[in-house]
Amino acid sequence: MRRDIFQAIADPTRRAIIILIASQAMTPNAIADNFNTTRQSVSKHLRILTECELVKQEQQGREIYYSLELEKMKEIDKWIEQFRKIWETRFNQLDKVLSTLKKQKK
Amino acid sequence: MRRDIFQAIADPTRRAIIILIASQAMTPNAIADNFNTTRQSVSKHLRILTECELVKQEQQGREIYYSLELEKMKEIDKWIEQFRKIWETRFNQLDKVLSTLKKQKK
DNA sequence: TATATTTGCAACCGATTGGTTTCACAAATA
DNA sequence: TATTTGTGAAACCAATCGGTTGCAAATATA
Repeated sequence: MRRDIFQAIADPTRRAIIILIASQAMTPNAIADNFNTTRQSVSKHLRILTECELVKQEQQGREIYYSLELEKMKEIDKWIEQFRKIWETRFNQLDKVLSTLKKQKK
Repeated sequence: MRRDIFQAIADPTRRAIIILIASQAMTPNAIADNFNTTRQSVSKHLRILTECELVKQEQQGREIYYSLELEKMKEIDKWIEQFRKIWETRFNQLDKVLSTLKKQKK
């Protein structure tokens, strides 16, 4: 049962849960109210998100508040960064071409 | 058969293929040489990547060169951006707290 | 022309997925 | 104390996944 963040964010419901709890901690019931599915299903998603440490829980009486582990999201950002570098390079190259054309016009 | 980029990058082999062809176009055979799997398996991954427009192909004789559709990668970056905003906000808040503490020291 | 190479596609397989139903337990409330 | 509420976990199910094998078609090469 190996969990990784990329597999975690592959599911649209889980992505919606992540956005939902990004700004404030919520209980499983409160989260489930926002979706067209059962509480148990949401609970399963929360388990997966917890397993890959994208989400942390805080018990409060019989209620459990789930919130986003923001730092973990940076791992996805880190992977994307290498492509961001490539498209910035290409943009610079385009920029160079454009300024060369401009000079030729003068 | 709904394909979306998040499901596409969920698989580690597909992520590796994406990185592999990011800098240069490659044939299925050449790609498969880099993995411990069959050419047909890579072909299937390429089909999935093509279906969600993350990859484009260019026929050259009997060879087909696959390359990354860099622009499409920005869709993931776009989704991550909302979290980047949050962690920048939190950083600014921390910055504010620190400067307040500094003023109090004076 | 005969043969080798490159490739996509279909059929099949075991494992995994996301969902439901059912149950058990702990905490709050009557 | 008896009941309601909030939750996790197990058992089950159809659908999908990633992989393999085998085949057909097109292009290159002898």
